[in-house]
Amino acid sequence: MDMNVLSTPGHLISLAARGFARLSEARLKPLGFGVGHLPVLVALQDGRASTQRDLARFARVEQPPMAQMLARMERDGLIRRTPDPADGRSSLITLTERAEARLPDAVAVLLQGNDDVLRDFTDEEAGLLVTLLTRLIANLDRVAGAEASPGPERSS
Amino acid sequence: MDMNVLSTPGHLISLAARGFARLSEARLKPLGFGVGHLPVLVALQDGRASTQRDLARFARVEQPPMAQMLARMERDGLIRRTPDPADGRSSLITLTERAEARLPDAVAVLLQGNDDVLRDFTDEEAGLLVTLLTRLIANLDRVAGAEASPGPERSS
DNA sequence: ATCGAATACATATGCACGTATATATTTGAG
DNA sequence: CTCAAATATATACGTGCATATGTATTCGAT
Repeated sequence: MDMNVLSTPGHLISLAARGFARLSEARLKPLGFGVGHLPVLVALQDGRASTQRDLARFARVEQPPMAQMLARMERDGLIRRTPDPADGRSSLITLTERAEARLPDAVAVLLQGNDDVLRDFTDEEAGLLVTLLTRLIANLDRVAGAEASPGPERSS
Repeated sequence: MDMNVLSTPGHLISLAARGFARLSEARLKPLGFGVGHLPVLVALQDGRASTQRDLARFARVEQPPMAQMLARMERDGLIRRTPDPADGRSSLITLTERAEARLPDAVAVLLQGNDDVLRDFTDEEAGLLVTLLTRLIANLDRVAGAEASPGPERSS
């Protein structure tokens, strides 16, 4: 009975993430958005980021994936880039009116999706899930950071 | 304060999944495996599947991604395909000795990763997380199934 | 003021996943 | 027995993510 590895939180989280992504993707498509767009859209609208670098950090993805996503979003008329007058290497990114207009619907769709999937969860259970996930993510960051560092120098 | 959408279980699960995948990928690479290989490896070793179709179902991915992964795994010497004598369309897939020999280490690495990330979780908390995730995945399946169906015919 | 280091971004490559579609074999209704 | 439907796999294409690497601009120490 080696169902062990496939019952770990790690694998279950992967399954849940793919399921969530598929559902959200399907529901966002009519609005012209993809799931991955949301952190970018939110960050831009809230003024929490306006350069590619900041958006990548905010969305917690590497720079090249963010560059590609921004290229697609620009192509699809969701964002605009204007050269940064203060830094020739950088562009300032803004939402188009279309994107801004439809963002509230996208947010609503995602919140509804969460409700649908957590329908039989009590408020306590939902809150607990969020708490546990948040702690788990913090631990992941910690472990990843330690992994990247030179190492604990365990030898004498 | 629109940190709403990005604090939902859906988004947190996505973050957790990417973090877990990155960690596991890094640790499995020295063994010659990728995270996505595990369901395939486990299913093959346990005799729970031996055709591409069954492996796709077991791993809960679509057929084309599974076909591609099997092609890479064959290329990398993890699996072998032999024509199914009983069905000319199908191939029977088996683990190579190399893959079978290293699978226990891979499983150990993943279990260790889960331990590392859940280090400060009590057994109750870890169990609760698994329970909540399992329920959430079941709900996702339900919602996705309903989505695919003709629809509840809510109009008169 | 200049030149090397740091920084912002772009590009190339690979894996994993999805949808849409093609091809080949098997199956079953007649 | 034959041919259409079902089935198993393959292929093409788009997205998201990663690493590795190149290019251009800015910064900072001399």
